[in-house]
Amino acid sequence: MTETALDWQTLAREGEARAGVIRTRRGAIETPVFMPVGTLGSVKGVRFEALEAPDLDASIILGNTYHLWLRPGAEVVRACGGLHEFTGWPRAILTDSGGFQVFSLSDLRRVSENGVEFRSHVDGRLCFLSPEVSMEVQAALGSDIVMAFDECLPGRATHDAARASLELTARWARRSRVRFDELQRDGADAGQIQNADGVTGRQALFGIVQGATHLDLRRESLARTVEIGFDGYAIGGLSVGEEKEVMYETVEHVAPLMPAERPRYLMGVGTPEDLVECVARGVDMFDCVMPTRNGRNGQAFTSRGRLNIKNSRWTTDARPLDEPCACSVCRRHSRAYLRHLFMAGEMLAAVLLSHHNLAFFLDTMRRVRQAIRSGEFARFRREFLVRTGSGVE
RNA sequence: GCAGGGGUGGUCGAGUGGUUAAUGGCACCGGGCUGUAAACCCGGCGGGUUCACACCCUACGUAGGUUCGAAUCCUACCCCCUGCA
Repeated sequence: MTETALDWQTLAREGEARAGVIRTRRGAIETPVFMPVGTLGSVKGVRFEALEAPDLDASIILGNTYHLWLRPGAEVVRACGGLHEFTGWPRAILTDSGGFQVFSLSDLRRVSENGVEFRSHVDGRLCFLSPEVSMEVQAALGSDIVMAFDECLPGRATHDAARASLELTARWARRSRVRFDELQRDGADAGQIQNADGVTGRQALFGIVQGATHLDLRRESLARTVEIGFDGYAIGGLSVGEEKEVMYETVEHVAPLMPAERPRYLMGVGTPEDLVECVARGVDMFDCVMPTRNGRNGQAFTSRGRLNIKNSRWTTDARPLDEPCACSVCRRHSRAYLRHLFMAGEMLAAVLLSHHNLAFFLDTMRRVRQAIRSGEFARFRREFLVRTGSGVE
């Protein structure tokens, strides 16, 4: 009954870059992949139909343990059949464990060995999140990929602080693994799929490597995480304030050391350039709020760099956001119209920019996959960086 | 015509003798956003010279006046609103 939660197959390699397929209980995910972020069970401003349409065709999205736990609550989601059933999204979902909120809500929480005490940002009440609670919530959500509960430090954390944190994360990883296995065994997973032959598939669990930008600590964290054993491995704690070059160096050092037979996930990254650069360093999976958040805030990503739709220079510009882009927004609307919508505060502006940005990110990854498979990734990478750095006319 | 109220920077609106080129809001211009406390946040916003410090113009309906000093006080005029004729 319990088949492999997640099957990984490499289709092609070029340097450290890999093209492959992750098979989950909810379909195949071609990698390298970008996963749109849907924190609260919604990719902000984008309907699920749009996420499934050919111009986006997202194979997996994120959800967030901390946020869904506070609202509507894990048991509400369970009562509604798990997150897929609740939201109407049939494809794969990865849930973050709440570990990032240990970082992003640092003013509202206190970390101890046992877990993290949060002051809810919603109503101020005290909440306690631990590896066990995180696993229980993620079982109730029924996501296809569960993240271990970790502590995420600021990028410039000192060696001492990063060491202490990595050790805590390692202990939490083991507790996550133990509680996760119990929950699977007890059938607590709300995302199981029933078919004629019975229940198929189980949740997968990913471990997270920490250690800030200290390479020796990253290696140690990786070794301890692999020792526990996970279905996939993530690099956490990057793009949180450190220099970009340092981020690249850290990925370049760690990713190739990660188990080759498992998917590698760089959490929270990044810009389109970051995606290409980190694929080149051996990463398979990415997620980032940037396409949707920046879209809501008026910034479009294009093949020639970023474009701020608020700029007066677009007032009567009849061109689409990105001329080569085949997305439904670019096929239909001008910069002039999008600027007008944004300036007028119309919610459609945020919807359309978010859609286009996701299309750009997802299409970039499609091209990356294709390039790796055809052995042209090095050239693709070179040209992509030149083009996106050339500036929007 | 009489009585009362009022005319401030793109706009609305504070300010009623002295750090006032003039508080705020909006509009406008620009920037930021990386496992989402974000449809948010930050900066600029009379003109000119300057990399900058700084300096010089022009401004609170118009024109005069009082004063060391006026958006603020006085006089006249113009315009708007309300009420009475």
